[in-house]
Amino acid sequence: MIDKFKQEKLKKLLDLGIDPYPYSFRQEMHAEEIKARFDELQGRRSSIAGRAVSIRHMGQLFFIDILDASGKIQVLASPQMTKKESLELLGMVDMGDILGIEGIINRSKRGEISIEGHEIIILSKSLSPMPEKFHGLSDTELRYRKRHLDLAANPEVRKYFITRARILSYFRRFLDSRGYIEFETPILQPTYGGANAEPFVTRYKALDADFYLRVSDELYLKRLIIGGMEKVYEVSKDFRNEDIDSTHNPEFTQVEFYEAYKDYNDFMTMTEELISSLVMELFGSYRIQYQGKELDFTPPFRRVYWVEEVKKLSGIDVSVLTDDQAGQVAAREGLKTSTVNAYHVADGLFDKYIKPNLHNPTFVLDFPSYMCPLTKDKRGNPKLSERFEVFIAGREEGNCYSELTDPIEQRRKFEQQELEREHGDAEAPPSDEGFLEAIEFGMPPTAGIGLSIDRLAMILTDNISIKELLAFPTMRPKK
RNA sequence: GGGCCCGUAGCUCAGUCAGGUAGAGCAUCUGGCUUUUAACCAGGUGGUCGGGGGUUCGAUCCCCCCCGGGCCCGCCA
Repeated sequence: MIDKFKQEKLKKLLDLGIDPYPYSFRQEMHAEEIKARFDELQGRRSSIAGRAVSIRHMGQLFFIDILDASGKIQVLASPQMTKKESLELLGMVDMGDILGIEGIINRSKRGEISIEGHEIIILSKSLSPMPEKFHGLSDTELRYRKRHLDLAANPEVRKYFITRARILSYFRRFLDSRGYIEFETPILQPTYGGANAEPFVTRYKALDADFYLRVSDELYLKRLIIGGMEKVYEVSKDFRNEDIDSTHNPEFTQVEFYEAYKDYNDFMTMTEELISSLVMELFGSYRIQYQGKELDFTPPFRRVYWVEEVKKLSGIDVSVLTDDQAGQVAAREGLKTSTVNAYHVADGLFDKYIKPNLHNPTFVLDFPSYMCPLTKDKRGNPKLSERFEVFIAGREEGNCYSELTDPIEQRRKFEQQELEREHGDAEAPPSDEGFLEAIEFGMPPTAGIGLSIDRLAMILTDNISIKELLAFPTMRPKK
């Protein structure tokens, strides 16, 4: 929305031959740097740039708060300290304009660290109004749809994204330092798999074929392992055609990593190390507050055995649950599931009996085999699979397998999933012949895991909505 | 997909219970002010009360439908 008074000031600037949208500015320092190093910088000349977020003036004396990437600093302007042209310019400056300031670092009479503005130039004339300066922007819909306003009006929101970036960068450093190679595998896939989820479908005209936005990058990373890369990872945007809620967005970010010659026990140790050292790096402690409760990341994390735990609490042995019994169990336990089969009912029992008791980081291990189409059977118990999920604050953060490497068994499991698809389970992925061919070539023993960056960022910024950690969360288009 | 709640000025919010032509603060405009910092003082501008329909002499308010958002439930990471 263009404000007519701001537009008039823009015209006035142009009439005076002042470029309201110049090309660059020498931004020597940032607000927080000046504040942190004030004792050595006082009296020095420097330059800053940023958005004017508050302008107070008393006659010919101006106080302008400039917000840059680091924070805010006050700029002073008056006929005594400021060039004539710059003072005249201030008559055409509004809150929201982006300014460049050169001047002397000093304190105001009231003691606030400030820049005595000598030369002030406009770097961008803003034409639309700033949100409220005291309450900020609080309408969640506006905050998510117009994140630029949110970031400008609510600078504390920036910390969430900075923490998110630090998490990702820590993951990369952790994996890189262990010899992992980062890959980028296809987002547009001719078939999809690696997770139980409905995909987004799109049409590729040039190839006259339907493509799918990946629900997972698992099967591609495994092909790299088969090719001999040994340690691979990807920061993967995945897409699932499902509902949006406070912990789900249709596009989300996982870091998946795979390492040859390891099993899920090795990865439990490594995951524990990765997450706990990340928390230590960010907070200087293993213990943090989340929603008013302490979360303790001190390793080792608690271990809970999936099937034993459900049996203990419900009396049901899910490892031998069949699709035929599923309906009966669902009815008795009051479970509503999208599809009534062993997979979904077992999942329902998990959510009912185990999930509520998971606050501190916990590994839940050894899932029923029929829930794990890409996983090796548990050594000594073929009803179970060597799979764990890691939970933090009751939310699933990651999912790890001793990867299935037997091509015959993999084909059998894919065929089983095809049957489930035919029986109406929309989330069961199709068989992937290309992957089967790859695994027939011989895949080394491998462990792999996917960890959710969005959710980890949520927990480590003490948020309860995933949208706060997505710069541009998926919103319904405005009509 | 189901339930509950919300949508009033650019922003933050009152008003709706009990129907009678809309208010505040900030922003903005005009004037004043040389140490303010939610600056202050004085005076202005600004609204199809989310959209459509209904009831009524009269609807921001009551009813219905639609749009958008939030929370909870179901499903999924």
